[in-house]
Amino acid sequence: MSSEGEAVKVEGGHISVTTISMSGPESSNGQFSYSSSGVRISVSSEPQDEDSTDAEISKIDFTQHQYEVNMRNKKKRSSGQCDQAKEQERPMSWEGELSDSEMVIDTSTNNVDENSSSLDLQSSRDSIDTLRNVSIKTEPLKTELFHTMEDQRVLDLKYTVPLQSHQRSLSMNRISVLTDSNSLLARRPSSPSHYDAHPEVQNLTIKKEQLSGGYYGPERQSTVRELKSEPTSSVDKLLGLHGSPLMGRLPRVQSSASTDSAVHSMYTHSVYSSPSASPRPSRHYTPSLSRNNSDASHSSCYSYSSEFSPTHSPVQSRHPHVVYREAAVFPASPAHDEDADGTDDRLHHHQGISRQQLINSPCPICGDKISGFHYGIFSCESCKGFFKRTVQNRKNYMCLRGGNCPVTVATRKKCPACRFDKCLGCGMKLEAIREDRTRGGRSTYQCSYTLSGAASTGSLLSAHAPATLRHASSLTCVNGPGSYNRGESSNSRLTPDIPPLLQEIMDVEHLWQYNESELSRMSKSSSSPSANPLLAASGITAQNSSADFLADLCNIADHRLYKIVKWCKSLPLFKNISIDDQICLLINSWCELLVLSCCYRGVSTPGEVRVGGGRGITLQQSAKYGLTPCIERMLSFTDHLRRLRVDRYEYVALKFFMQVGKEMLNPANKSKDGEGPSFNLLMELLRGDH
DNA sequence: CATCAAGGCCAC
DNA sequence: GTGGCCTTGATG
Repeated sequence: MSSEGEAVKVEGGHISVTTISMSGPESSNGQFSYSSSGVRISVSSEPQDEDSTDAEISKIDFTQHQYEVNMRNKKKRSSGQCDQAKEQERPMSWEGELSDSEMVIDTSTNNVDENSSSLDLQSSRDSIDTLRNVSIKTEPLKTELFHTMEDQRVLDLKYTVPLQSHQRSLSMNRISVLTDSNSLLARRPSSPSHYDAHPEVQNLTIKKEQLSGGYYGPERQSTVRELKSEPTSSVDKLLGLHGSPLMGRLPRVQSSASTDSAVHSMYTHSVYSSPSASPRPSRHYTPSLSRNNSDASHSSCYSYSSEFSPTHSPVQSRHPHVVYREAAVFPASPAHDEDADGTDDRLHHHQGISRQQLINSPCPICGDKISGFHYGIFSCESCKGFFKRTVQNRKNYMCLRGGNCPVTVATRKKCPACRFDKCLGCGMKLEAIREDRTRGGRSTYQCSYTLSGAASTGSLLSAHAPATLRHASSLTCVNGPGSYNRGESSNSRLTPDIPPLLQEIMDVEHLWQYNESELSRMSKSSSSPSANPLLAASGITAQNSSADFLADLCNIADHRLYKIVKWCKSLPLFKNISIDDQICLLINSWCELLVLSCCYRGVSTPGEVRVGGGRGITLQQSAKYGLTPCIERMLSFTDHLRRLRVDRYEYVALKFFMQVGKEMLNPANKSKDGEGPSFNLLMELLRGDH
């Protein structure tokens, strides 16, 4: 049996792609299918608060940047700034907190889609309760339950235990992926709306098609909410799209001038290892800058391909032989596609910005005075130091305010999470941090003189530029210069399409499903014919609460785990990383599951611990509850992801894995260090013993 | 030798 | 933890 529905909605600046597939062998009585999946790709594109941008730009006195930079000059901080800082003081992020993107469960009570939220939590609890009380609550399948996190940075990956709808019992594998620019780009993104305007904006003549950029403004939340509460059915209805089970068969997302595409943009960075993105000789920006580009060759520094070797830490080795593709200021420029001299030319001809002018610009991160070229972008000394400390000390910051904190000279100390995000978003490169901490010399990572993301795209865009352009710009900037698929035309760039990686993920969707033989095997191994497969999906009431039932649950978990790992291993990127890294990722994700489970189980008390959208779990609290090892491993996991440069989709996959695993885990049988009954199986699977 | 982008130091 | 200043060392 297979029933599918899918929908693509393009409406006023956001794209919602929803795929619902329910497939799997039908039981003999035709009452259930075994799995279903929903995928929603929502891309929002909201205009920034244009007034503020204009205001910022208008405030800039361009003449004041004509002086020569003296890096040694001590900065004088006005008392006004301090006052401002005090006024804007906000809760400080705490080191060690999981970032929003690492936390999946949103317990925020103001979630628009409360039903959905409560259901997901409920289902989580239910799964645990099931294991405890040998009963599973059932909920009717509602497409509108696909929802997203209040915090758009979080890709919301949901899995619910088998649900029932009337006589149908659906094992719902739900992937709800909300992707606006932030959610897309876990650590990479920054909020362009916070980019300060730069004086260069006045010097630039920017063709619209060169820009693919955007801002996110206050409207974002509302739009996201709209998406969240938007029933899938309505999407279907609007588009009248039904019938294709997988994204792969989705009709091309309808193109709209206003939807350029976050969908597209968010994946183009993942494919610039494609022929169209073939490396080109690096060109010097200006003669005076030649040295810096001389060692900047080609290659992507942010690629999904095997180039991103898990064993090759982005942290720069002293003399890595890995070279990086030249960054481009306007990677989306069609005129630049075939122009090997594009970067230079653009800078000179389109912008006429010299290095000196760049240095005279405000730091794209905080707006302070640029002191030089640091870690891939022109930045101020403090942001340089901040980035260095953060990376070297492997800090993990979490924004307490949804990741949209302004980062200015006055506020940059307030939220290191957002500051770091902005550093990355503006193009600072992790690989520029030397692993061996040797001093001096030249760096060989991708190193080209470009405006940073903010300077080159976001703030250089006219505030009156179409929101779509500005929107795409943020994505471009987030991925760093040169992340666009240069082979594409401007038009194709504006055409939303299924992200290849997502496509690849969906291509292995079938791995979630059970075939007849598997079900048969499962049935044979279960304690009673009715208990399995999938606990007789139709009636998991399992009132015969017994050891057998628990054994069946474990059996299901193992089967599920088998599929999960198999699925993970089939993912385009996951399978390309080393076995050690796979293990590391999965093991650590396992720990996160445990922590989440502990939270659900009431280990933590309300107010002290809120998973996702809240304060998170402090280290002290984790110690209190004996969770420190888990927290540490989660942090390690996060760090690992960062070092691997695991991109959003990969992260999606892993989070999905985690969610699924969370649901199927039996917390009671898990030890607190994350190793439980299925752990060995996990290891075996990863090692290919199965 | 000049440059400059790394890391280090240390007062705050 | 921050950020200004210093040292280092590869490069041209």
